[in-house]
Amino acid sequence: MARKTGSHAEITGPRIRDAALRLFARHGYAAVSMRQIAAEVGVQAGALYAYTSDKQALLFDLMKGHMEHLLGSWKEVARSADPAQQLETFVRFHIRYHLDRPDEVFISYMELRNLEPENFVALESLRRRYEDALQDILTEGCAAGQFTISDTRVAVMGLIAMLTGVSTWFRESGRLSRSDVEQVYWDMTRRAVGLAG
Amino acid sequence: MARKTGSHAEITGPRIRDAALRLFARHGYAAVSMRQIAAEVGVQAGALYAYTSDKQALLFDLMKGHMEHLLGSWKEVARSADPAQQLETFVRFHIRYHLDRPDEVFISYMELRNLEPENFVALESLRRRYEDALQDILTEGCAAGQFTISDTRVAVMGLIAMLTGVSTWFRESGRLSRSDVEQVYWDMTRRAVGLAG
DNA sequence: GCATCCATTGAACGAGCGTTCAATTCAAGA
DNA sequence: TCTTGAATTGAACGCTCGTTCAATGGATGC
Repeated sequence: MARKTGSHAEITGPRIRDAALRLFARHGYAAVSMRQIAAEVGVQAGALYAYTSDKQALLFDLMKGHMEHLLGSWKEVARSADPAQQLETFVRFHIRYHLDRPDEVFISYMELRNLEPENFVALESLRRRYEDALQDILTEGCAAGQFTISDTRVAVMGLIAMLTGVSTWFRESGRLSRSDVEQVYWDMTRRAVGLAG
Repeated sequence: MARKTGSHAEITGPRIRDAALRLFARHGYAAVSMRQIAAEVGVQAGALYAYTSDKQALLFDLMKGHMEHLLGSWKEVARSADPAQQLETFVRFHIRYHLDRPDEVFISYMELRNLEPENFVALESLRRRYEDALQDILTEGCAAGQFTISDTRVAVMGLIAMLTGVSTWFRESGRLSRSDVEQVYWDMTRRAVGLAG
């Protein structure tokens, strides 16, 4: 447990998580040692265990925190009744969110196999809830006759993969701005679901 | 170097590569030891060094071999002159190839960060050649007035991410057959590039 | 039957791993 | 000023890591 009284180390916990996030994203969970994380924070390795039970918990907390924050953020943004508008909101939200948090995104789909079985199950269930948010939009749009989709489940997987991929190539200094990128992906998405436009 | 004369171990080299491929795909490069690979083959760890210079070379050879085989296979298949037909061929080829070789595909985009810098550069250049094959099709289709694409480079990245994603969820025993999946992805692709159909 | 050869073994190397814990340190409360 | 208590250290634990190499052993060619 972390200390409860005020002190010079009040923010050590978050600093450990930040360092672990950055290092896991850069080198991979298995390739990063507790000593490297500690060095990044400026403490000895043993001190980490006052803030986390073990290395696995550090990874799981990061991934779980990311997915819960993603789901929470989406709930705050989703409000339109029109499926087409909902879909555009989803696409722009997803891209913005993923470009803002490249490290969290990266570890959350690269390090799934390093989760212990029960942690993996928990993470998959959170991911499934996010996929279902998109699936509901697509299903509703099809029912309203606005979308033409041969298989909504495959469309969900295809669209999420397409949109998530943006973080593998986008560079802030590149040819396109964030809003350019949002627009291009929205154009492709709109057409992929057969939305007239 | 491997032995040159005939012997009971003629096929040890390939067996090492197979074991390494399977283990790297399942647990990740950093999490797999040379001793585990050796055990899978049925030899001691030291014996591996008669067939590979070190662990890194084992990874790089697998990834390079995969990309070269992918490029070679595409060259064999690509022959149509019509951009729309070329695109359909590409989509179906990509999905089929990726479903046939899940392990190779998996390590080739999961283990990039575990490559030493010069190996990484070599791999990226092979990947770029594959992306360019698709980009040429899209550019040609736009020039011919068959496709409507606001940014072909983004379209390439988006489409490849979408198509590659199939290997993360497809199960042989699932609801859809391979050719069902090909068809659904081709439908989405066709519409995403604005191809009338 | 003997000499050759080379794939393979098995021990060893130094290093680093995750984790534990008694000892230390030092600010805060009395 | 002294006591308290928790944050942190630093050494130590038993292991596993990638890699090397002298010794081995079993088939091959003479």
